[in-house]
Amino acid sequence: MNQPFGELGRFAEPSLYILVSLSGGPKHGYAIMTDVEEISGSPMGPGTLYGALARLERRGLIEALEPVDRRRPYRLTGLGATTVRAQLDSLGGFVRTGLSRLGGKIGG
Amino acid sequence: MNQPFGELGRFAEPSLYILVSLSGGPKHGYAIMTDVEEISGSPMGPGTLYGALARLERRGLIEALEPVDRRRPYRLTGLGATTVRAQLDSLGGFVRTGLSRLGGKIGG
DNA sequence: GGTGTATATATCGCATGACGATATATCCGA
DNA sequence: TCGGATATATCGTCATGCGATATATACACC
Repeated sequence: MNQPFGELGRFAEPSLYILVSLSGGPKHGYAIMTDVEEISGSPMGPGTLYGALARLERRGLIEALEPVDRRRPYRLTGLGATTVRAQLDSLGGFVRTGLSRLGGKIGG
Repeated sequence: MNQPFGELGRFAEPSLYILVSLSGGPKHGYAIMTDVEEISGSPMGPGTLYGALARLERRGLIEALEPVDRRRPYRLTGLGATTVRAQLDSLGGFVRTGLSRLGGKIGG
């Protein structure tokens, strides 16, 4: 198992949310915000979003597309897709490990 | 789905690693360090470990046990066990969502 | 026409946490 | 006794999360 978040920077929860959000296809910022809130349950404000978006783009994991109207869509790069898949696979293994360690102890 | 990391503080990767490590039974700091490196693939230094440990204890998710020799073991509290299970379940759902969005695109 | 809300992007600033570096001490094998 | 593994603790830096805030357009409702 290799580092679940390692390639995404120091803290990577918002980054991974964004990457997963873009895994369904290109989206612009505001759409990512609402989508992430849906899939993660926690709202992501513009401060978090645009900061993470800039970092992700700088690192080549996502790329900006031609603006349409006021919308500035982003899409995963090949590297981004590879990365999110690896992260998710690794994270899945981690989750299984954790759950199996918790074992039969139902109800904590 | 509720917030995967929300209850663990702002950034929660090290915290979740520690919680999962302790899910297998009580461990002292150094053992957690080596265990986390094994299950996550990324080494966790003492700076990260003891800071997170202190926060986790302050928040009642883990508790210190009687020191044995030089070792200061910690164990999950009931709240900690409930929390890690919830986090893991939520994270598992998130991983499935992400993987399904990535869809058939095998090889990224 | 005016008011309010949703859509949409951008930036600032603070608090906090991640993490490497560093210090200290014990134990054990060569 | 030298070095490495075990074990804990603390400091300082700095990236990041995230709320607050600003700005602008579009649209519905009265």
